[in-house]
Amino acid sequence: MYKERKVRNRVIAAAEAKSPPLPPVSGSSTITPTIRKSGSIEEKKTGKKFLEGATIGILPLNNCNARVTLLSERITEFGGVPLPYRKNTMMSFDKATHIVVNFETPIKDIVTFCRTDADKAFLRDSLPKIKYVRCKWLSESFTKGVRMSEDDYSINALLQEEITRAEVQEHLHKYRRSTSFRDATVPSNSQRETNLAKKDGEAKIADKSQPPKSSGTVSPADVSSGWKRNLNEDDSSDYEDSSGEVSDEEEDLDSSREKETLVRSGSGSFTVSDSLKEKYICAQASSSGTKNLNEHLTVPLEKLMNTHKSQGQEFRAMAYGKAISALRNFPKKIQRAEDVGSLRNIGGSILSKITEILENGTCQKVDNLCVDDEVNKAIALFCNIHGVSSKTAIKWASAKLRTLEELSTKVTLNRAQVIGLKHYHDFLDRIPRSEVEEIEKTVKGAALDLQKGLEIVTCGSYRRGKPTCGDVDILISHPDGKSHRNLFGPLLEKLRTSEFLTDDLSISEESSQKKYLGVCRLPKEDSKFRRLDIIVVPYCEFGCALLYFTGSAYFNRSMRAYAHKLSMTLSHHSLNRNVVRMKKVKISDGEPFPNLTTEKAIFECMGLPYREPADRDH
DNA sequence: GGTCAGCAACG
DNA sequence: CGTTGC
DNA sequence: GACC
Ligand SMILES: O=c1ccn([C@H]2C[C@H](O)[C@@H](COP(=O)(O)OP(=O)(O)OP(=O)(O)O)O2)c(=O)[nH]1
Ligand SMILES: [Mg+2]
Repeated sequence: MYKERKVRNRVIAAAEAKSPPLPPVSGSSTITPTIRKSGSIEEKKTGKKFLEGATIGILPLNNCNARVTLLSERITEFGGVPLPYRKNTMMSFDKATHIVVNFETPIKDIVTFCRTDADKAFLRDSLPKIKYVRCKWLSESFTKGVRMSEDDYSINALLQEEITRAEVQEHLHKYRRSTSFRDATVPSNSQRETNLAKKDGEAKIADKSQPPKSSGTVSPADVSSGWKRNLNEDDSSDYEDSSGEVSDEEEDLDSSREKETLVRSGSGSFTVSDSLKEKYICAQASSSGTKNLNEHLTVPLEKLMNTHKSQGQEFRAMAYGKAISALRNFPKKIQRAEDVGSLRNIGGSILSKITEILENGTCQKVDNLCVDDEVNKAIALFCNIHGVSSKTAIKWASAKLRTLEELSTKVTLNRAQVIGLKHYHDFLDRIPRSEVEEIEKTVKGAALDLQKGLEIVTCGSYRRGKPTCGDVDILISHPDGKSHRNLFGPLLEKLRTSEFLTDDLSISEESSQKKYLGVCRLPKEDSKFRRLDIIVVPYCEFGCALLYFTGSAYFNRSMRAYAHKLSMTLSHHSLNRNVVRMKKVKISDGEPFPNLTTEKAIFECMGLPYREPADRDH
């Protein structure tokens, strides 16, 4: 019953023109059909109303006022209705049948011009209805005195293409190696306490501290003001051939603002540049719900990752893991290596593998390194046993062990390994959500029997909304701050008596948080043995425990690394500030932030935008 | 050339 | 302490 | 293996 208001923070950053200013493919001068200009003058004079029925919006981009006025007059002259651009919104073209665009304006600039969500939506949705044409269509028509075919000047298709590209760019922008520079402020402990003093509900604090931070994206207001000026001042290009390189000024504007890095301010709170923050995936939402469009890449790379992991190459495997996550979240199927751009966590080595996969369908490294010779096969096989990892797997394989059957007789297994071996196949199986819910119900029932008012949340991949789960992770606490105390032992006892729990893997009772890691089975015919993880925590640690137990593991590690950067530590117990470290070693633990009973409070303390569980699936 | 999360159980 | 797991 |  923890309530966390849903604030979906999908602010869309103005697609920043980081890509090379691609030459206007549709260079009007090259493509325009060459039509003899004979006899244009008298036809024009006849005043044929060949634009009858056309309502024509004029995009001010690269068109000075004088030019817009001139065009408007001529449109009227030939029976059309000119539509001026008003209130800085594309909505002023709502009724348009046509929109004309200056001949040299790159398609990219048109898309970038539509920077607000409303304008983007308008542009996207209007493509089937409105004909976007180069203004050459008008001038040709004027000179010829007849209405030229729009098709020859249409840029709808190019716009559609560019919109898709911009969406990808926008995504890239968020995940790029280095990005933008604005600041977010991190509240100090003292500030927070003041907040707490004034509060009378958790939600309020969360709302309160929103204003100073830029919620992880470029402030659209900032950018647009720069553009309006750009727009008004731009008188340069007027007639059909001055090939002025416009645009690209925004970039300079932005980089001149770079200065703000890490600034410490008084009264304990300090600011952190967004560019730093954006390097941590915990500051970014994972693309929840959307499908992995890059399985053709992630599947072979996963294989490579697993090989490295089973060979004990922990950090190399982690590097692959991050790269895979980046590819999973990429909004577009990658067909060519260039599509990857400078996606964070994909460096030269992995990129070369991607290239190879795209070209050959496979990667030599995958084939070579993952040669399924019998030793490697055995290592991989052993690593899938709960309680066995690279060290043990390699040791056994080197001792010429090859099969699961040999293990029980030829090596000494510890408790967890015995159980892991016993349930080898069941544990490899993933659990459907419906079954997770049945298990949750069983544990919940037993717990509430022992103590009412408990707060019980199923976390892990289940809480992140995954369709299947590797295990069941249940978090239990009590809002009164003390009634969780005598629960752990009795709960396990109860669940054992009902024969729901079948094996224990490890039990930790020594700290404030109690943890059970074991095996359970629903009382049904053919039901499988499932791994079950239960933690019972004091309510003062509820927020940190919930955050931790919801994961994902990568998300946690990123958030903890970010905390580290802020001279904090984040664990399943607490978020501490003013941690002193020398080199790697912690000299002082610092002090914990008090009352972190919600996840939101933790994000807030760290100056991070709140992320829904589903958006933490990195 | 250093860092890559932070903690806890098991043996 | 080394290994494994969450 | 990526990034600082
Ligand atoms: O190395 C780890 C492993 C797990 N966790 C946290 C995050 C994770 O979400 C939660 C539960 O762990 P589990 O292994 O069950 O991961 P999961 O996210 O639930 O995935 P799965 O579907 O495999 O259970 O514990 C970590 O912080 N670090
Ligand atoms: Mg889990």
